[in-house]
Amino acid sequence: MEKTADFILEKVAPIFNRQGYVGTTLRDLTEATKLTKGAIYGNFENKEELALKAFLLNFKKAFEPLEKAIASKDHSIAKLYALTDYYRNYYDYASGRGGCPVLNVTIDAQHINSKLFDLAKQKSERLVLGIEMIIRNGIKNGEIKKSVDAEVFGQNIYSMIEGSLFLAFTFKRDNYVLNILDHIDHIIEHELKA
Amino acid sequence: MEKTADFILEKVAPIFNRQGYVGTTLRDLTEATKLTKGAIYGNFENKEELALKAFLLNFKKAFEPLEKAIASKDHSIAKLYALTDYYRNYYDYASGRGGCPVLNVTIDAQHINSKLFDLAKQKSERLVLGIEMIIRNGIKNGEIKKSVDAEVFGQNIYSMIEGSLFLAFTFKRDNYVLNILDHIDHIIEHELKA
DNA sequence: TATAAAATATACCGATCGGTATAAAACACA
DNA sequence: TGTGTTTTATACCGATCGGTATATTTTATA
Repeated sequence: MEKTADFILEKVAPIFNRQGYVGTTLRDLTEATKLTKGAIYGNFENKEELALKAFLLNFKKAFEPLEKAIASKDHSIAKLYALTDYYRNYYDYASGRGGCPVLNVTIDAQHINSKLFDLAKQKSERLVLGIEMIIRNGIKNGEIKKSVDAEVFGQNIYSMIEGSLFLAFTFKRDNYVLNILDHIDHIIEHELKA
Repeated sequence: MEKTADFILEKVAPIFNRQGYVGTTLRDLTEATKLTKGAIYGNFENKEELALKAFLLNFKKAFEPLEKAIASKDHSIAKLYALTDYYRNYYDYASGRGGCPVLNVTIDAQHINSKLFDLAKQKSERLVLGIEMIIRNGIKNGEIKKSVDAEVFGQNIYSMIEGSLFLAFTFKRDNYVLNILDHIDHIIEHELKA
């Protein structure tokens, strides 16, 4: 049943996010779902498929609202502020689900499971390119200075956010993220804005 | 023998760094050292002790040169530039040993092994406080603007570096780090310097 | 070179791993 | 309600996990 597959993923996704691929056992999954291996293997081929789909769910839940918030704005500068505003609440959301899935899976799976790593890497690329594209469009329509290197700023902004999230999850405080976001807002205002 | 314990750690440290705590098996360790379990358990109490000491070795190798480079400078601004200069070569060094140990162990061990996580967390704290202290001293001796918030800048700089390393290791290119370091140099020059 | 001590190798332990074959239960539909 | 189908539970598989007891080898000392 489609329904129970979703139910399983829902229960299992935070566990994979927290404990990583090898750190998550079938036992963890049966306990969390209160189902048996029979039910789980009736809905998923193996642990890997489960981990891949769990990551996709974690990513979707975390970043679909961001992409919608950005899409809802018309202007480039407004899109960038929608980005920083979104991340101001991101720590509280993500900490309840075991941290940032992109950060976690990239580092967890890098030398352990290439399919999982490639998927996470692909999502990082999408996020970076998303920011780049906003900046590029901003330059095109005159909202952002022509002298700005969209690639560099896109990468830098994403680095800052992901790095501050790393610290926030390490020390269980969101001030690291908030301070970086203030800095990014400062960059938007004083280095990007035309 | 002290000698073989060091030998084992030397061989084993990059493996723990790459594969994580649960992802590293005793079999990996015996294969890498070409020793048997008997030799390993004669020198270390268990896998956990091995992982803890492996992390400490990884950290020491990676960050002792940084702390020496900073200590070798007299002035605060010079210390900060020593920091960014050091990280310009860090990716090449660390990628050969499986990435940044602080980043890897923090995320890998967070929900898996609390001793290991606490150790990594403690090292992050030390690095952040180190940067903060440089800035604080710079303010005291007039090299850095009195208006600067040392805590915020210290945290932000570390976030930026760790975040750019995350991207660098993800895409196996050091440009993410180099660009962030240029940005940090820009901050030093235009926001910190008195 | 003989011998005690230290270090390493071998062989084995119970537990748990991911995964599967099969039995039981739940469901759909006539 | 009977029956065929789908889904879930049970019982089990070989492999490997971390760890240990013991045998063997190496080393130091006399």
